[in-house]
Amino acid sequence: MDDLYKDSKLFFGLTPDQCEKIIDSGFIQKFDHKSILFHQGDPARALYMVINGRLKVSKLNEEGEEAIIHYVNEGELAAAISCLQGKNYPVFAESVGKTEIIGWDRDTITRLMNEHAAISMNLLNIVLERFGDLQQRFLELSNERVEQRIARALLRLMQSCGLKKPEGILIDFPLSRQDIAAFTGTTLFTVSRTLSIWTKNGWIKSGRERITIIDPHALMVFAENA
Amino acid sequence: MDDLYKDSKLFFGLTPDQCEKIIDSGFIQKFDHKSILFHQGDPARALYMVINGRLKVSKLNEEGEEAIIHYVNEGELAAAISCLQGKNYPVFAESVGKTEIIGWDRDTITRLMNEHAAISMNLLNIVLERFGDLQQRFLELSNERVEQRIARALLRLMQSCGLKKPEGILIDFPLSRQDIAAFTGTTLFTVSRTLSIWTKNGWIKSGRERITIIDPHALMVFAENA
DNA sequence: CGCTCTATTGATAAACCTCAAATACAGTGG
DNA sequence: CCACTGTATTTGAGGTTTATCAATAGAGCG
Repeated sequence: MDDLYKDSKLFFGLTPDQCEKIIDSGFIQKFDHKSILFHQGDPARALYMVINGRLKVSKLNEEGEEAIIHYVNEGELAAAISCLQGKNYPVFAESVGKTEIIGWDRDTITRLMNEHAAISMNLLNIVLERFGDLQQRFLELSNERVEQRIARALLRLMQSCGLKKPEGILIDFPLSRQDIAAFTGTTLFTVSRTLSIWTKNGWIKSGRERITIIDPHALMVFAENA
Repeated sequence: MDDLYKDSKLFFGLTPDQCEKIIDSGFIQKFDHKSILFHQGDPARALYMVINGRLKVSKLNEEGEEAIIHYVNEGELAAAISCLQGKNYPVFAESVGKTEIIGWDRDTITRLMNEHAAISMNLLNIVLERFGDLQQRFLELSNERVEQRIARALLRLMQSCGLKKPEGILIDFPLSRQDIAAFTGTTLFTVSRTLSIWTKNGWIKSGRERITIIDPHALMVFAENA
């Protein structure tokens, strides 16, 4: 049951045997909460896949302000782009909660791409999909109000990391107001205020770094019409 | 001298002969100002390269508000991603000024990728580079103020489309206040006000859909420190 | 229990948008 | 060449959204 990552899009079109071999050719790393996987500017050494847990990929400006580009879930990849390009990481990655990953260094991934055409294709598709996501988020950041963006963020995270609980759907990792702010391009104060209102509305429940969505439909309607 | 597009990154590692053949296998299209190349949601039929002129690639939301994702200059590609994915265009593309392009339909580009490994690699690199650009712009949109973003926009456009003139560097295509607004995530009014100030400062000169940058350095300093 | 980190809330200010009106500009056809 | 027309642009007033700052409360951990 902890082999969900073997269904990764990276392995489409490969036999279980091939997958095993590929997995064996990587190296495993384990992290606790908030361990830094690599810094922005480090030379790209490897490509990573999350086995369990989660990575936060963000970009920092000169003042150290953060914009979260992407949360990397089970079976998803981190650093694919810079690893393929062979440049420095343009982003920063850290674990969110206890996290286990496989890494393949550049030489290995290059070899694997040559041996398995499917790997190349899958990598390409994964990158292209991410590009589409980022474009969509760029549009939203450009044209929507803060509250609308926060609603969309919660719905996205619910979609990808939601855990059904009796009282609603829990976003199943430590997620602070500051994280949501960095994810939506606002401040933790505005996030806090907004979540307070939604809690009063009965749309969500929230604690310290924990958010449960009670009424996804209300959020959806809000995100579309607000 | 109108063969600048033959230096496109798409052709890296190919002989002039091979390039000729590839170019011959495409179809040429010519557009006037503001002709629509494809709509958001259309099925992706082809991949395009700009021969001369320019394309504006943007994304629209349900209300029809626009966010400009990218200006495509001579030798650069449009629709690469959706063409590779074989999905619908997630964006909208129109010509900016008189524009000439080459198109390769999906079958052709697939064949070319199989015949020339370099094409595949180049395409990948082009897409990856664009991804990096978008990430950077996402960060800026997320963490910077409007005026700072406008400054960066002018500098970027100057970089890629600047034409040296006695009085300064002209951004060499019809660029309205509304365009700059859609490029930076603000309104045409705010852009207009900002440009007015900068004109008084002597940093730029501007007319109807025309902007000349007099003092790039001042803008640069402003973009970094403001 | 005390410490540290996170979250809440209020007051205030700044940034930015919206709307309206006036003005400038480029192209068109007489 | 000029008036006309349709855009693009400017500018102001006023309001909304959102950030900033400060102070307090709460949660979790050793």
